[in-house]
Amino acid sequence: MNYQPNILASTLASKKTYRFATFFPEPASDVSYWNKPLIGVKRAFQEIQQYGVEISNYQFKQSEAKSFKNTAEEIMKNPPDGVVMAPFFSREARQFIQQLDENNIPFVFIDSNIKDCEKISYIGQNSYQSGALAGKLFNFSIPGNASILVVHFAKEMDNQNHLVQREKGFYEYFKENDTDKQKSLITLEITNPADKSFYRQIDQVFKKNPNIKGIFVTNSQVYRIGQYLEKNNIEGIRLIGHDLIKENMEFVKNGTVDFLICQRPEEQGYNSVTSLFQHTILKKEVANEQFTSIDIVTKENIEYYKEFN
Amino acid sequence: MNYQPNILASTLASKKTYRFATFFPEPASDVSYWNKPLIGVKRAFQEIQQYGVEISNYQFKQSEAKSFKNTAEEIMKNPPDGVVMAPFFSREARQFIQQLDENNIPFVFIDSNIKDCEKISYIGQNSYQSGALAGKLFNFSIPGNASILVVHFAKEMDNQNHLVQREKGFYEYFKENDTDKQKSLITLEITNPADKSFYRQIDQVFKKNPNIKGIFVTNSQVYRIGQYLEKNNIEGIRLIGHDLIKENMEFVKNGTVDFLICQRPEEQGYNSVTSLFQHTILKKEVANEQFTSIDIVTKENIEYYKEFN
DNA sequence: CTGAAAGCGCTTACAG
DNA sequence: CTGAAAGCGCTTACAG
Repeated sequence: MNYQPNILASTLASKKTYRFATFFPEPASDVSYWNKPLIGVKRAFQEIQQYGVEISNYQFKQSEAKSFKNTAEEIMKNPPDGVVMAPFFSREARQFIQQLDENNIPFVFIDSNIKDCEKISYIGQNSYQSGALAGKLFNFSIPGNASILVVHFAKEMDNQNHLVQREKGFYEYFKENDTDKQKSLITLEITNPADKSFYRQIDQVFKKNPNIKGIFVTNSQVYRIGQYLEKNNIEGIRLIGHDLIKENMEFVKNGTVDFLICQRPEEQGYNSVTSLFQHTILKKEVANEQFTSIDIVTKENIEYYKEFN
Repeated sequence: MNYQPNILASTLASKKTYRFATFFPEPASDVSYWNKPLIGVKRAFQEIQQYGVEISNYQFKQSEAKSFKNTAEEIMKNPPDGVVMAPFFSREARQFIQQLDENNIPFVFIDSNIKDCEKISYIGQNSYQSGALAGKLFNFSIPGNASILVVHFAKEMDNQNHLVQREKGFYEYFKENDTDKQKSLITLEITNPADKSFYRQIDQVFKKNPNIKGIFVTNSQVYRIGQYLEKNNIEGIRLIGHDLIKENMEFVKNGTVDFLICQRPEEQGYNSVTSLFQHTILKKEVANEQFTSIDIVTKENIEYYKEFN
């Protein structure tokens, strides 16, 4: 018939309790990117805790596949009723997934995806498109025959696969939209960003290529280039990077960074938990892929992208 | 003490039922802007109906203050427990608010704001900033000494006050960032957009100002200019407008419209209802102003701004 | 005005 | 295996 169970009465009667585990990279500091998904997780928790949901937050080191593996084992010592994870290390993630499957524990992915497995949902950005968007913004805002420097901070704290996809989308954009190859793209790999000796590397690139009118940083460390430009009093360069972390925000506000391409990490965290809740407690269907929007943040609209906290 | 009432048990026991009223402009068609807030309202309803919430949707004609007044009276014949309204006609809205106050009925504003009254919350965009953002996008993407045509569809279906604020922000941006007044701004008022005779008006403006490199449409009717440009095979003009309605989306996808500045109307609808719910049923505090983000939508990221439906 | 009892729509442990 | 009873944490109508 048309029977709709009363979920309130149901959870009240069955004093059942659920425990979800989140499994994210450890933030480097308290202004780092990976604090943001946790803000969304907390918000979701506040809304659903009355349904008897608890949440345990686990972390791994972004530079150590082994720490992913170790913490995964720790999680399985006290198996939760659902897992939200950022599957950075695909081999270790697959091992973990196998254990979850064996224990019938549902899981959702956040930030990165693993395609061929029985996840409840993937929540994150389309990195390829975000790279293409960066290409578009440069193409619109610098002269036809200018050069663009693509800076790739290699030892950074992001998932490498994302960066590859972003660069791919970026280069592909120019292949398709700059068919007579007026613009030239110069790539620079910086392996040790914390050490400011990379300033000299950039100096040299500028000397060789005086026509550089734009710099694209493929991850959230665009503030390091902002520091470089300000220190050397270089103006008239379009600077585009990623992610609304605190260090980047001041450079957007003072105009050194022109565009920041962002992905709503708080919303990703929030949606990852509520998706697990929908599936596990409410027994409702959850979309298998939930792409978050690719936001263009500037000096003029940055005020309205500070998400809930 | 630290007593936290169990809201589930509470709503289960008190078979109390709540009725909220929404009071929005009547959409001109089923692809118009004002359908979108209702999508968010429906989504919110699905989540909170188990708490005994019902929602009645009322509408007024955007061109008739009288229809606002009449429907407001109808609403008060069967007073709801909360109201979400778009206070387009400030005089009539104030009269309605007075009645709500007398009956102790809480209300939230969506889309437009009235400042000096006891609303639970205002949910909407900062229109001034969205105008400034349009200015920035032109300033970045057209040559220094070009002209920009500002098209103002006067008899359009939006709240006039928004348009005024947007234009203000737009002009102010150039006042501040184009201090040597290289760029010239030309304003064109079009009073009867449905009649394509306005094409000749634009023809004339183009003849007089051959250096026009950008067109800014202050509302969602940018597709009409897109139609004009395509019909006349005019290329190389930056075209920027507002709102992710169906007619505009195809022009973004084919590149005729370069940027669409948007305001997440579904999210506004959703948040307006959940804010009323928070206040009325959960007795929680609600932020007095909830500005939604000012999104920049392009061919490259439009795919990820289709909100839930 | 106060306080004990009934009941909201379910689940679950238990008697048969 | 089946079905009636107790109870989840509250609210409300009602007896005193």
